[in-house]
Amino acid sequence: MSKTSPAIIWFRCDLRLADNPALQAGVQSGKPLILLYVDEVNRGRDLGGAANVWLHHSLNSFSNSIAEKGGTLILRRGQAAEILNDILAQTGADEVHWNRRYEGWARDIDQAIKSDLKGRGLTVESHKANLLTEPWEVATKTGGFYKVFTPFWRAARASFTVDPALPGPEKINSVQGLESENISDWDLLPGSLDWDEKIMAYHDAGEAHAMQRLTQFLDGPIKKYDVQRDRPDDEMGTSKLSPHLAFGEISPRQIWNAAHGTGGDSDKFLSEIGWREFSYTLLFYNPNLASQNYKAEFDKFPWQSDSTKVEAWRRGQTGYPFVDAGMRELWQTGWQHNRVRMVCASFLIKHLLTDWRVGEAWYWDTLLEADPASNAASWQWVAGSGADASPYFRIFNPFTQGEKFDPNGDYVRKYVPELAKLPKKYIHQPWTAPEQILTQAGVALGKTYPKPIVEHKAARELALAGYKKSRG
DNA sequence: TTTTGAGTTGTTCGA
DNA sequence: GTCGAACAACTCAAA
Repeated sequence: MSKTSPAIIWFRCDLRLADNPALQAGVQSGKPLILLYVDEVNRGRDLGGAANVWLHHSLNSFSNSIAEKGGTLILRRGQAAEILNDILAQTGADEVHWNRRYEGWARDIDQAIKSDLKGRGLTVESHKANLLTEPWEVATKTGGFYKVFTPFWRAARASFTVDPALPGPEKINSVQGLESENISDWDLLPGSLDWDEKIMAYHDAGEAHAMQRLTQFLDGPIKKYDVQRDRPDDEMGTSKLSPHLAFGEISPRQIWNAAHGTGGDSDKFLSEIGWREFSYTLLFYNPNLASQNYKAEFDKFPWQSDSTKVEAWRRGQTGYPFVDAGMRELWQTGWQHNRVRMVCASFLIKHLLTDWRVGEAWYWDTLLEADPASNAASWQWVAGSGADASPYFRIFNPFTQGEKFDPNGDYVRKYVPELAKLPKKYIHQPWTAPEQILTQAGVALGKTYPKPIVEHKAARELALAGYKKSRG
């Protein structure tokens, strides 16, 4: 190994300088570095529209951060194996580092590249960076993976020691003169439409903003997290770190170290990190988690397909204000509150009897974070087809959930402005309001705001009967 | 091998 | 308004 042969750091879902083991290994090698991001054309699943927008901004931010340290981020589009070969031939690099990822298709690509390059005598190292525990590090006494969250998290917490997060490099010595593509040529933004600007008005991509958000959250909101995390009308109730985590602008280890032992509801908050870990374990051992029922008996479930109703759900026109507020929040901001995710998902699956994969695909396309593990595992959880899933008879009531968790209706008023003038007594059930109240509030049901597309009680009984039948 | 206790987030009904 | 029971068994994980 020559000191002058460069080392390649291949970035993927780890767009950060701090606590980045692959980058750290490269810097410590003392070699000139080639910092590479590949827009892979042979992904197993393309990123959704919203996620591409985040990626665009995140890469810009990351590129700037690298430049501030004296380095250069190289952008290339194509198959990673070909691009790596290209760069290896051009530069004589003899060392490659990356941080692990866990989708089946991605592991296939990474393993093939690793064995090819190792066979040619190169040093290739993959690093643990994006999870607290690798899926194979937490096993039951009989050697299997955990299928229930609570014992999984108990065992994980008992087994791991979380090392301090790595500081970012002081200075980066990049190989000069390498060809790089221009990110604007990748068309990650939606062209002539400007919905991306509207969405990004609510967010700031990038490592610095991720850390800022964590700091703000730990400064106050985490203390009341147990209760406030269920309140979509509280802007600051949750950390909103999910897109930052999905693109690796911040690591779970940084979050753990910053939050662990700080009292208040920090354990409750960290158990959400635990759910992310659990979901990745499920994905690792079930690569088709986003497309196949985890419980095979759901394959015979008689899903219905009413495209008009599904479209009403997507657009926030179901006639249930809490659901509609949620679906519009998702569309307008690229993010949706966790409590609302459950209610909206339950509505699609159990009130409209729609296959959970339809909802999973919509969230994949519209959520900035589009996490391959959490999205799939959570949809399966609501459907009842997943590991440690919600029981079939748990059907969220779309208006009592609103009355409970958005008691003044502020969340509804924000995203369903045509109902803004309704008194809180009726805001979650406008169809129960006297005609005079509706008129005063400027609401004409069926005209300015839809009547419920399904009747709750009947839909609930239908779902219960359907689930019961498919079980027998 | 068998047993035992436990399992994210809910709703409805009737007393 | 409030409280407990029913919803429904089943699977998981450890002893």
